[in-house]
Amino acid sequence: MEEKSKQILSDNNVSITNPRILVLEALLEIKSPITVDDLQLKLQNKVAKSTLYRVLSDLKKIDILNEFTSPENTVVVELVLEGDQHHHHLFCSDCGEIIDVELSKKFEDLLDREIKKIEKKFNFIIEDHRVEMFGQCTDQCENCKK
Amino acid sequence: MEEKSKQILSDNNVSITNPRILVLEALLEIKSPITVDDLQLKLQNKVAKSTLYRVLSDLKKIDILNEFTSPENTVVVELVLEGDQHHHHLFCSDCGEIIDVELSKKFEDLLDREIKKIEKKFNFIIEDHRVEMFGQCTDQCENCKK
DNA sequence: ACAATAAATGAGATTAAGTCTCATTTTATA
DNA sequence: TATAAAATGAGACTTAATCTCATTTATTGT
Repeated sequence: MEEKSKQILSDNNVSITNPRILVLEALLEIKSPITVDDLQLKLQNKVAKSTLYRVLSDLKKIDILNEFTSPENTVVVELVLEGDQHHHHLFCSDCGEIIDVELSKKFEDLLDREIKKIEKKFNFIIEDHRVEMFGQCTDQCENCKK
Repeated sequence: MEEKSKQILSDNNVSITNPRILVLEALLEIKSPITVDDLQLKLQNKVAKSTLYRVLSDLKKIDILNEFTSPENTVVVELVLEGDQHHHHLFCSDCGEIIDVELSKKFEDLLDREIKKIEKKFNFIIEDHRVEMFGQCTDQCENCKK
């Protein structure tokens, strides 16, 4: 995990520092979306708050961090490495869980075609898209004790 | 516009007050997504900041306000009235413009089917979804002077 | 391997979005 | 129109995120 973190940093010409390794290790270990708050908790003050935000911004700059917000508008981050499967998110309003979901190729293809239409219609260059789904888990999940 | 605002409030059993009318008038006039900051500017201190946030929360409660965030994580609101067409959003990273876009029935139908699959797979009840597209406008638009 | 230079960090000050409090005003009702 | 209930305004407060700057750490060229 530490090795992988170092590799990621050197691959991206970012200097290898302890805070960066710690943040990457945490994100690699989680391997799913996490709020900045929870990430801070997980890091147990081993990284200063200002540094954490700086490191996150570094990771965004080298394009391996996806950042978005939960339905309650809290910021959520997620490591996205080369080769990771394109996916979307499902949010549970009961327990706050955020689940990665992959949609079918058929759907993504149709979405791409829709996007091309929108680009023409609005004279836009569209670089990215997101599909977000909101609801409630009906099962026991890791987060909630329902 | 003032009449329509009053009508909306009484239809929803919300007492008719000046700040609520002013906020609704502003949102009706804009008729497209706006950041809370810009809304505050538009209202020119005619409504106190605390009141503005309370009114927005009232409108959310009666389910006629859609709230989401821009790619820079600033909160954006938009009035959604009964009968308004279901739509999604297109964000320009150059000028900040947010455009309402309607996608084809074919696409929405396929998305609904995907959602049913996801509900089964994750034991979820999915109530809502969003499709967001990010890019740059290549044309002169209202916001930017490119 | 080491000195010099540049970059990154930690701690805490600062900013700004959003919430809360409470005295006053406005609205609904009977 | 009087009364009770609800909403408002002003500003204090909270909290996420940014900024500052002295110190520490990493990189580089020899």
